[in-house]
Amino acid sequence: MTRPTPLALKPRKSPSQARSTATVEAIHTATIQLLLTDGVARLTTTRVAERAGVSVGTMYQYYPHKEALLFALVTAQLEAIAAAMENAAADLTGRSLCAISDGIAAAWLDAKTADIVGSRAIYGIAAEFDIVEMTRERSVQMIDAIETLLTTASDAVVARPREVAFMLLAVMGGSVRTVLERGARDEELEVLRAELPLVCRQYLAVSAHPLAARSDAEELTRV
Amino acid sequence: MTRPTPLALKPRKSPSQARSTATVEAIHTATIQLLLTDGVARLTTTRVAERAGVSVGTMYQYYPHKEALLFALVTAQLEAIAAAMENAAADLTGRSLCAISDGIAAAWLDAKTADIVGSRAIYGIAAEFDIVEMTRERSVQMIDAIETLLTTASDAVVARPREVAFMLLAVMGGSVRTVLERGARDEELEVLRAELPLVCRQYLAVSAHPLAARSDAEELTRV
DNA sequence: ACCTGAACACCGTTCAAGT
DNA sequence: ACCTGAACACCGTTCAAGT
Repeated sequence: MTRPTPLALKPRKSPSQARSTATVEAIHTATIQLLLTDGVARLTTTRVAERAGVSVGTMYQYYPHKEALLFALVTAQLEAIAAAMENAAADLTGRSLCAISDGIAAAWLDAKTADIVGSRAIYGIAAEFDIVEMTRERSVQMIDAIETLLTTASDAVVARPREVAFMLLAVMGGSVRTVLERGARDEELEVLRAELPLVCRQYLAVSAHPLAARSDAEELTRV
Repeated sequence: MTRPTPLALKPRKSPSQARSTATVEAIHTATIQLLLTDGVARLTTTRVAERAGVSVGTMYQYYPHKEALLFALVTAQLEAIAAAMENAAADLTGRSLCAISDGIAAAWLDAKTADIVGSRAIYGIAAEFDIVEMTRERSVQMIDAIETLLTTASDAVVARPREVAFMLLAVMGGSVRTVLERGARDEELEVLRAELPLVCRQYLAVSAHPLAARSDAEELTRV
């Protein structure tokens, strides 16, 4: 419970800040744990405080209300994922359409899967409040990134890249969510990991015109 | 508010049963309305009862607890969708892979979209309790139906039909959910309606071997 | 600067009493 | 057979008091 105070060297405010940082972290951790074991419905401010080893009043010093606490969790998770996707987009710029597709799918799967525990906890609260609103903002940002990325493909030009980026995100996000919400069973995760890249690649292929004219160009458009 | 009592001709118990039916329906409606305007978080047994024009006690005569009320809503909605999908499957048996794919996607979109209001209300509670469990059962049923359907395709044989059916459902379910949860905006629904069938068709094509050997068989497998 | 916990309004659920 | 609503335990949130 007592932890070293890593910020202790800093001036005046430091010791107290280190304590409060620990407090916030404890609250964060306690919330995730309770969310996983008991679900949103049974998540109680009293219980969070108890588990975190602080009093309710303390919790309300950092979060104006329970929603804010949940909101903070979702934000942290979404930010991590958005960052991962933007990194992936940077790495994939100018590659072939297949490479881009596989790269995006892998990055998404990795990001969501890296913190299955957190992801699952968060799906339970994602439908609440203004959280939907915030989710929208973040995802617009990701759509932008993917749209831009698509236009850089070296071997094809994607028609209506914005719609395609939107659809890609909906398909990836939705299918992963479905599997994680069902309990993230290994067998189902395996299927997802094997099939999702295929889904993306095929969809991208049909949405693009190859750059070099080829006699079998049809192959890349509709079946 | 007063409604004709359609079962009034029936013997003894009828009038009272008609009354209770009306009560249950009023509660159901009130719940959906409140869910849509205020969200799950603000859904209160008191408020539901008030809106439905009955007392709290009455509500507890039909639903042992609040969860049960929500559970009933989800069940009704899921049952309607499962039925729609099974109908579609029956109609599509023995058709071409393309026809099957388009048919499934259309049926799914129609079923979810027919009751956008209900669908949205329900996403908000889908993560709760044993509801996840029930969802699983229903979806196994739908996976079965689609798997069977896939094996009847007239012009191709689908490899690993169960995995493909699972993935199809995850992709359709997830992407539609994403769009509805974001507020079911017309522009986004339009994109979904245009692109989802493509996603499905391409994925199915790559997962199947054509039945008649053709020189350009490659076209139907990986790009 | 940060923490505590009793106090208050409100919610889920029950049950004795009504028709 | 169905309905009512006061009553109880518990939750979210506040705030005066502590260190």
